Amino acid sequence: MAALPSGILGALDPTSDRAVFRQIADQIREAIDRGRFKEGAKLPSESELVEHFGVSRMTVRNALSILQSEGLASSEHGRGVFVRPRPPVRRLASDRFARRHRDQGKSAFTVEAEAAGSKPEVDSLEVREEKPAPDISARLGSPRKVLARRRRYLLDGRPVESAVSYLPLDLARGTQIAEPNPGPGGIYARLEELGHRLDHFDEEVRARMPSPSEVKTLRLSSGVPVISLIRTAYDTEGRAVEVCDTVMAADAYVLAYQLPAN
Amino acid sequence: MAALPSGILGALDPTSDRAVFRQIADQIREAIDRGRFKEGAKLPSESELVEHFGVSRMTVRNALSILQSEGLASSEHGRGVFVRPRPPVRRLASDRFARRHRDQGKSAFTVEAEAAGSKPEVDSLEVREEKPAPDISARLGSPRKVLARRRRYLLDGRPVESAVSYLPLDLARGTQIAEPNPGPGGIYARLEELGHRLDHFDEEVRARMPSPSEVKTLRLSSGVPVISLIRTAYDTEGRAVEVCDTVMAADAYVLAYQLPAN
DNA sequence: CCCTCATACTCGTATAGACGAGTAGCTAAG
DNA sequence: CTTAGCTACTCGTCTATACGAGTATGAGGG
Repeated sequence: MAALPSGILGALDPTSDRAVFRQIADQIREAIDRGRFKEGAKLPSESELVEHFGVSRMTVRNALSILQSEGLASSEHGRGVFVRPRPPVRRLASDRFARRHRDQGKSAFTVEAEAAGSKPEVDSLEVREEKPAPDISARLGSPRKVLARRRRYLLDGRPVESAVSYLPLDLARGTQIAEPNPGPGGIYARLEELGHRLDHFDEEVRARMPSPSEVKTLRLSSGVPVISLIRTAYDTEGRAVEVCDTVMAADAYVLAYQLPAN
Repeated sequence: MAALPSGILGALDPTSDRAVFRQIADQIREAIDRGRFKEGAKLPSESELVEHFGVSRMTVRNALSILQSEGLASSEHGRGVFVRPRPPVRRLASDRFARRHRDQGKSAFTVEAEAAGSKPEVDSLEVREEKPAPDISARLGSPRKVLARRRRYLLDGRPVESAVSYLPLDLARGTQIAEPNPGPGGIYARLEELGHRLDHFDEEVRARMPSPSEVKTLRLSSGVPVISLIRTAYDTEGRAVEVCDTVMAADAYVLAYQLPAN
């Protein structure tokens, strides 16, 4: 039936005390690293691997699941298991919110994506008032209620980031910030028009595995972590005027920061 | 035999088209989220779950492996499966390399860890000359050879970070930088004594799943990503004088940056 | 009292089989 | 030519069983 998976994969070492499914995973991983299986290429099917290594199917599946959890491969029902392609990466520079970068009409995300030749989309925009979670509340100086602006960002149809901005309600209510479209320059431009000249941002960066709901909204394949970025914006009077909680598909981002040495 | 796993877990929905092992994972995940199983607590054993849900062991193992890949649980051979405890987190501030923080005798890592009440260790220190990898080489202005300083950092016996510093060989050879102990203030202090006054650092932050070797050296449990941080140090003449490639256990770190708004 | 060892539990690895469901390509009917 | 359906392949889910290996506990011997 199944043809041999070519001479790329060797044999098992029965004297080794390394588990068989690990040895199989090792061999495939090495073949991927060496470029014997290229990005996006189809790996040998389970039944081919069963035949090649002379093991049961569960053992092969066990091996493949290792590679998937490492982010090296992903399976597609009915099609096969493929070497996971590395998507184009979006680079976030630390000056991306600098005043000078505030474009007239478009958002920073849109401008940047078009410059990189990608088609940007913003999605599931929702603006509402709500009671803030404790950690958000603490950062904003414990307001009773906040304005929450939720959205999802896509590049060429692929969701890459979802974000929620929280602003103290007394500051945002009734302004254009509470509208779905905050206008040219985004909410930071509106905040400055309202007299809150921005002074600096604090950013906290974490990485972790996604929750099931994050897997869904970012359409993450297994073995892809998320970067969680929480940014707090302060005005020149030292007041926290916005907290933005962002979750990014880690395989789509590099964060770049520049730090002074003094 | 196995006692019932208490009333924390409910029953399966046979009408649902959600796979049984996913339903089991959902129930356990929800119980963890609601605090019914606390941090570090032992989950019901596989055989208890088999009995409770009336499914085969592989189905239960499949469910548990989901939770492990999400970083929610980790198994210990012969003991059980436990809710993964959140370790204390090390916060890296963006001014951690500022001149004013350079301590006399100790490294930044040591000072900070002791302040936080942890026992710091530095490990597997290795200093050697080598040919740089292409990406490192490019950042340093393509030197033929570099000095590489490798080390691993531990907190209270747990490895949390491994790092390699690369410096152009013409700059480091014969200086104290090439010694295992670079002296008070670390290599940045030595660089400045050599006339390379530091101007700024560039940092690139990525997150991904660890390679098998990283799992080993950082003793990572499954479902824990790594943060990869590549820092380039520039002197006031614009020359890149050091590249530091760091891999951190993501569950042990928060990176904090402060950005100006102008 | 301490140590050893048996034992019963835990998870780890592996087999063999079955059926379901998604995909792709070919074939035969329209 | 187009389309509907068959078929063969893919991975997904689940059962039942077996043995191995690490851990904890308690009983028994020293």
